Amino acid sequence: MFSADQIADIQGFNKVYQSLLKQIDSAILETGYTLTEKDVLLEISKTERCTANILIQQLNIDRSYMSRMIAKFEKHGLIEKTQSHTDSRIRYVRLTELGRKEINRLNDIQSDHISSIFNKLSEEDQQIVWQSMVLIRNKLSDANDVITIRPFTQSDIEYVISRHKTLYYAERHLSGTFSTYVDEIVYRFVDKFNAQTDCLKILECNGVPAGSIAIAKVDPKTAQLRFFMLEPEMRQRGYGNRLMAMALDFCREKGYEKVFLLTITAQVIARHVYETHGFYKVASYDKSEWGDGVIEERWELSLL
Amino acid sequence: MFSADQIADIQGFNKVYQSLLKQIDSAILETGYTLTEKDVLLEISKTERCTANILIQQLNIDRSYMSRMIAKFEKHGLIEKTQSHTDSRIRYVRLTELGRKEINRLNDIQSDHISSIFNKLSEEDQQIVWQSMVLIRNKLSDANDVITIRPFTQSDIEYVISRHKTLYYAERHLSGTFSTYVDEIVYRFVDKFNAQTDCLKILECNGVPAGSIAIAKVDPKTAQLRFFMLEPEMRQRGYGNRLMAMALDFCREKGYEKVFLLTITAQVIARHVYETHGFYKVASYDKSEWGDGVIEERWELSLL
DNA sequence: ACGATATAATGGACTCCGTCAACCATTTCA
DNA sequence: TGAAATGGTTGACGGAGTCCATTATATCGT
Repeated sequence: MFSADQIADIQGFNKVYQSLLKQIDSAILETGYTLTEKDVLLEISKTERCTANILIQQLNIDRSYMSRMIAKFEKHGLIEKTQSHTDSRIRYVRLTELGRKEINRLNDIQSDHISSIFNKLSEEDQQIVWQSMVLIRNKLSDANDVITIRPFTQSDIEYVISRHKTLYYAERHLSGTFSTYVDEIVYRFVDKFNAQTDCLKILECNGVPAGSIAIAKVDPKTAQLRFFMLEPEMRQRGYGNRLMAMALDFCREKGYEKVFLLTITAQVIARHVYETHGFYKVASYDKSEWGDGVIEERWELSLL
Repeated sequence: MFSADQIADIQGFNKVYQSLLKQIDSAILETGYTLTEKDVLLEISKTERCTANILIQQLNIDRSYMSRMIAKFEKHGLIEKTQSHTDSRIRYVRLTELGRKEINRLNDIQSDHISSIFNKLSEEDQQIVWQSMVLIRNKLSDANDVITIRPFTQSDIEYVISRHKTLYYAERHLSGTFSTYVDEIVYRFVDKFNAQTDCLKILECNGVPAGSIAIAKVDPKTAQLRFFMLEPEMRQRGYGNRLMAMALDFCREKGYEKVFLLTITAQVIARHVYETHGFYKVASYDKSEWGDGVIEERWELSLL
């Protein structure tokens, strides 16, 4: 239980931090966008096959308000609307080049503002404050988030492809041929999916997909671990290990003798998960067609 | 310098914490008060001789908006307005009994909400998160706050009295005779103030008074340290020691041979400052007229 | 196959927090 | 004593966000 003094401390923290968040917000407001508008643009940029309704559900915004916002964005040339072929009620929303530029600009403003605040601290204090923040975020999230791991459904395929691409692109600057490569292997995997030999699990956080892992049969004794991915905010909290353990359990259950995976050198945190579960690196290949200096690695684990 | 990953972590923290703050805010909004209204009520409760203009400056609120808010509060019986005798333009604003009840209710709602969020954490995690928050608050404040220590002016007397009372009352539940006692000694001190033998310094944070310390002559060789106080958010950050060092320097400069002070047992953090500067406890007196089980202590320091 | 129901999106009317500008009454300063 | 400054009030307005009704399409049950 907390003492009154401790609650006062927390309220003090809230006050200080609220004023800091207000500063960042006001920097955004100066661009002429509402905070809600910024959230909507961001959500559009993150969502493949985005519709007004998805945004409404995701962001808890009134239908009519959303309709007007989207109309405004379209008028300003930030987005394009296209009618769905399968359901003509639905209009898909997609960022234009200009829209993408704007959302990047907004993100940069936010990042710059955060940097400028933290650059007032000494190098050492920066690290301490950063670590404390990550710690608080993880503890609070762990206590409040509802986490489930479930088999994939048809609607998850979109998610796996789109997040795989954007996360790899955003974080490791892969692009070009990598993008089409992902489409291809995901669809091929799903087409040939067999519940006896393959598995694709989705990690859900508060009802929203937040990670994935898959096992694909290569030959009767060998499985490939694929589509291992966690949303940034879910990392370093043990969920990677839980997904991995679940996948390896599946492999043992199905009688595989060996599991391998392909990854790129830059994925530092993921490497750690591989290592804890006994994988070891067996080869490296140059993959500069995916990006400058990208090296793909092959890791293996014997289940015998 | 921060890496992109670290900034992403901080943005993640911001997002999580913003949603948490929103929760608390929405709990306040359910009471029917605006967040701004709550801030105004709180400020009124903290300010002795409060006027609309003070609130406007302190909270950055539009004059007309404030006028209407105050009118509304008066209509609802939360505050009373009284005309000033010296300047008939000014109307003092003071909480009524009902108003005080309401602001306490709002504070309780906030505290309860914070408790309920943190009670989802284990006892151990609660402590860790609390410590991290205090750490972040201190580091961020240290880097951004503008701190000055300056001699007192006439307008500070009000501050010293009112904060001394409310802080002691709020934190240690002193009341009754203690309250009139503070009035008396402050006014007596100021009346007899002599810059050659006495001193009263005000600590300012971002232009707002946030602490005080005083030295009063008792006899040519003995000084009494008085009115040592820090706003809660300024504690544990070295300012107590700075004020104390400044006061003791003054004593040495003026040739005092001994300094003593009176405090109550419950002031744990202040004791620590006294100890670091070489004070030692020489006596205790029962002061139950100030509150249940209150014990006053006398501490002394030899400057020879 | 067809009416009943659900869903996607939109438009009109409205609420309410907060702002801008003009306005009085009083005080202060030159 | 007149001009400027200060404390406060009132009127008109803006703009984010909400509520409700409407249209068009899709789906479900029988």
